[in-house]
Amino acid sequence: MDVKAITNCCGPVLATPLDKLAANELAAAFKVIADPVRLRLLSLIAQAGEICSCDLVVPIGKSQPTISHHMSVLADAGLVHREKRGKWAWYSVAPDRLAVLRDALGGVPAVMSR
Amino acid sequence: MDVKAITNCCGPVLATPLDKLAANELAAAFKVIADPVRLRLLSLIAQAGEICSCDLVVPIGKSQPTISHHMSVLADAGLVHREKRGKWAWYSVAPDRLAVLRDALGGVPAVMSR
DNA sequence: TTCTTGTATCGACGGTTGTCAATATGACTT
DNA sequence: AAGTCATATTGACAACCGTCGATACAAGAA
Repeated sequence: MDVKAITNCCGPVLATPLDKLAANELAAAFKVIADPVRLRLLSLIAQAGEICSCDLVVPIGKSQPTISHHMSVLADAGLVHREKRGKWAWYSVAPDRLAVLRDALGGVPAVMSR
Repeated sequence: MDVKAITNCCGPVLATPLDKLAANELAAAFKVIADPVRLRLLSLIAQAGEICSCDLVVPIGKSQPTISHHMSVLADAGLVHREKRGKWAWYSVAPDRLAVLRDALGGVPAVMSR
């Protein structure tokens, strides 16, 4: 995907004019989380707090190269931290980066409940 | 894109386990806003409050069929309302749908300032 | 009705993306 | 050293997406 790190590029979309450059950055950032496998990976890692890459393949149900690819995308975007310990790779989420995306959708009232 | 309406399918991604179905729905929803043209359209419409489709082509700088396509995607997702008056199409944003997406990224601390 | 105009749809093209098998890399073990 | 195991990279393929020109549709104007 050739992903860049998510940065706090702009104010709330509905409250601030969005120039082409900022729109490109923000769209690229949303593309990172606009994939069901990556969303499930984020959720899974968040639940575990910290998790080994080897424990992701089975619950997600994709091949090892595919998982590795998605984890690279998430890591390049800065949405997860990768720490290599011996031959294992341990991942944890970076909630502040997700917050950047959430804040870009801010300035609108919260949804009632569900 | 074959878009479905955005629904409040799930709790915060980092706080709630995400099953395959919910992940697919949520990813599809994020795909809608993971495009620079659609983000700029949303921002533009929000600034105007209400705007005619004919006033979108020039500021965005894309062809009329392209704008029409993107507006259909946004309307199908429920992110904008479309109202036809005579031969003109008027659009306004539906902030509550954007809030659904924001809430899915919730449960994480806000970013400090910028 | 005929003409004009704004919008939507169709068809096609180029670029991107998710996926996996095969392979490479890197780290520990023996 | 050779062997084993976890992870990353490569290469290739199918499916998807954004874009535009051409065209169809719909609503007013003449």
